[in-house]
Amino acid sequence: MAGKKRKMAAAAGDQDVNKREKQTGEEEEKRSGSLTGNDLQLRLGEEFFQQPCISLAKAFLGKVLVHRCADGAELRGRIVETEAYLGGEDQASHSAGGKRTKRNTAMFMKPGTIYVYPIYGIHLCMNVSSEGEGAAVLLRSVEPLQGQSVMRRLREARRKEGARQLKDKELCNGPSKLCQALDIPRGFDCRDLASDPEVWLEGDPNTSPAETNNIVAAPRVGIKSHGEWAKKPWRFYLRGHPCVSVLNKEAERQPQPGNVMNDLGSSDVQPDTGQNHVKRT
DNA sequence: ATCGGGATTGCCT
DNA sequence: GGCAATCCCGATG
Repeated sequence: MAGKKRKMAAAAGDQDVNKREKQTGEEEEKRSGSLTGNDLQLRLGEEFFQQPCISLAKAFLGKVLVHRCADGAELRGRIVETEAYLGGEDQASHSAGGKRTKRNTAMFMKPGTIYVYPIYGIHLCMNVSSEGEGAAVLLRSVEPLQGQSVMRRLREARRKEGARQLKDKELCNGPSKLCQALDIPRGFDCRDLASDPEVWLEGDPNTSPAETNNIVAAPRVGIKSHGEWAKKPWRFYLRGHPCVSVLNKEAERQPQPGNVMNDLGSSDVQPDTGQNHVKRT
């Protein structure tokens, strides 16, 4: 059964990711070239993005981000960690207080619009706008599914010569890392994830409700200067997944947030059973 | 025109 | 775990 298989895979830690690379390596030939009928079936349309920010942030978990590069190669990563940034009251959001600037224009565009912004002068972060004025979801980590060799080349290009090779699980485990690995450029800012020919989101037939219902909700990271708003548990990640960028042990002791409404028959898992005895390194 | 900070990462101790 | 890298963007004058 898919659910059980996936649970074991998550528990296997980094071997899980390596195993997936082999699987997807076989897939790679089939996938190359133009969009297949399968791609079109799996692609998520604009309706998917039409939900409130926190709901969308959770619904993204288990979905697959795809970038079809200029040479036709497709890079795929399964989303395992997100953060919700509401507009208005949320002081940690670029759109706090309804503030609109040239930079954050995409946050106010229709749900599904990509918001890419540069940070620390060196890096990029990718978000997707949701319902709600100025609200968007930050994509923090994805699990590499396809194109790992390209991802590794892109990631290691910026690293010191002679540095050790990155493990698969380190290719995309951070908001700027995933932009680098999937070759997401600033030019994707303001583009529509629901209709763009080069970048889109897919459902993953191998992701089970058992996995997407086992979500950890933790405070967002890197925003501690924003007081109360920094404490809101609006970072979401798949419990026990090896590609999550920062674990929060305290949050993992808390009961899970409610089930996500994006899967059919979503409640075949008991809440908070503490399963997935994952070994992390 | 200038200034200060930042939704991060990687290297070094 | 500390801290430098590196520069865009938004605010201010």
